[in-house]
Amino acid sequence: MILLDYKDRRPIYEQIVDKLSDLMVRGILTENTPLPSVRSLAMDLSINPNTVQRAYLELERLGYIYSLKGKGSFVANPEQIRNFKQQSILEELRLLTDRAVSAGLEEDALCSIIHTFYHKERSYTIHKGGQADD
Amino acid sequence: MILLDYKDRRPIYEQIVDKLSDLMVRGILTENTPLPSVRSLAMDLSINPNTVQRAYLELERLGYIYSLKGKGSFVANPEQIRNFKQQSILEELRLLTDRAVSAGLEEDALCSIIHTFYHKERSYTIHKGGQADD
Amino acid sequence: MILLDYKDRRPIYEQIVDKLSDLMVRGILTENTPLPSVRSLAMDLSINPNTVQRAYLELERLGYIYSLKGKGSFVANPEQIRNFKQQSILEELRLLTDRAVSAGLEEDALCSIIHTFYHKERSYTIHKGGQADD
Amino acid sequence: MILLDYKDRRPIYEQIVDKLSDLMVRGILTENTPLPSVRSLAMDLSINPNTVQRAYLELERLGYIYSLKGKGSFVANPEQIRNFKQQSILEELRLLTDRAVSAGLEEDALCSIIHTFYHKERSYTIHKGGQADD
DNA sequence: GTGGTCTAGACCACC
DNA sequence: GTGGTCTAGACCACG
Repeated sequence: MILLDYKDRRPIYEQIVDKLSDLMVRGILTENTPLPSVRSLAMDLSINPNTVQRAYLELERLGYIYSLKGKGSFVANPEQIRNFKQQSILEELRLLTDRAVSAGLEEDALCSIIHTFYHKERSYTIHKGGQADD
Repeated sequence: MILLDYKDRRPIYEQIVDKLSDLMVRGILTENTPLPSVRSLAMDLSINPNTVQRAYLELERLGYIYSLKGKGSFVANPEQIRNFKQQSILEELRLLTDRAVSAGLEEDALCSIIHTFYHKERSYTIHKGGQADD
Repeated sequence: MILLDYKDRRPIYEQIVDKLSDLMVRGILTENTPLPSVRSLAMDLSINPNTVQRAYLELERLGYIYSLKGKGSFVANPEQIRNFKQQSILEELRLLTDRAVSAGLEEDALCSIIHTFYHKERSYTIHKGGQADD
Repeated sequence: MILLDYKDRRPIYEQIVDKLSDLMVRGILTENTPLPSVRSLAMDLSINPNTVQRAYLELERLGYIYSLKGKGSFVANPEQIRNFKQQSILEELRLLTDRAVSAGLEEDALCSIIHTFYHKERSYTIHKGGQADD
């Protein structure tokens, strides 16, 4: 379900946050779906439960999940998550474009990369049918 | 020449690397130009010489400068630097576009951001001869 | 009779305590009224009997109900309950006012909030005879 | 500087957050004042550095402080902190008033408590002269 | 020295 | 069983 990259400079808990929120945005984890328990995910990933706990804490802080003592952690409203993620991606794009301008890149170079990407990926984005079965 | 932002979360040495490589790419620091000595730059910025040293090491590792013992550090080939920077920016754009696709963003949303940015910024990029005040 | 909010961060048993003591203070549950049995309330709310048991224990500890072995649990003196609740609310208000002073809030700001609240709510507090639907 | 209450049900890190943010709002800790280091505060309070770390993390998340690797943690803009705190206090007052109405308390009872409090405390609130010496 | 991350293992509250 | 908090101690990056 999740693959950690130990060569990645980002902390593990952050990778977990990204991976899980990605699954929510992609529609693989739907509203109110229970997440794996802190302990079981820690076992699966061979990491310390505290690290998973921290990732879940962050996800809850972001409003992506909600946790109930003694019950477990569950996916919150994916709609909000998507909106939030889109905004932050657009913000990152602004920063990146700024650097691109400084580096002397042309507008076309950037857009053409985006264009090819969208045409390469569109085949995958069809999977919009749906399971919600828990 | 360089203004540090102490509230920036990135380490100081990284800010120096970015600022200096930016000056090279913009053509303000040209090939074989001597960089300020580690000590003098540290004095200028009121920071620890170790920090400047680390920035220079990083710049050398990236191939942006070359150091001659007892002589100092000098700007390497700006052409290469520009290419290198452009490639890494394009690579980042690919990763970002991937995430944008996942988040359900449309191609137009991305390109329009880039478009507005280029039209907002172009006025600045013309006077490529000038100032060095950062 | 009681609606649980599973997204509420407070534990279930505490919600039950609050809801039930509220009904007593409002005069809907009068002195010596028998409460539903632990089992039946647990069934009604689709929760674990342990949780209901804990709520009843808490209510007894507070002196809001009294339990007779083999007979069930009954509402204690609502007058006392009301007094108790009022005192604890006033105590909380003192603590809150203390913090308000520290935060530089003016007396008027606080009182005006209370004022609007009372004028917004008074319409509801009149029909003190009625419904039991919570 | 800070006294922990181990009988308090709230976690220690939360008490630290409250105590420190209080000192900021009261004007005792002014903008850019360095906070005690994670380790030293942990020593002072005889608690684990991780617990202090968590409190600082929370304070940073709230925008009350900013932390610099290798430098320390510093007080952010107290103005913002005050506004934020005031809003949350007013929100708590709304919730409390709601409960007061349910418990049959009169508007006057609440306001008179606030009134006495403000007249008891006003003698203290004069200390607005102010050192900024670090 | 500083803050940030992680592990290992414990205890609590809740269900 | 679950999540939440805390401790003890380690390592890293940064200045």
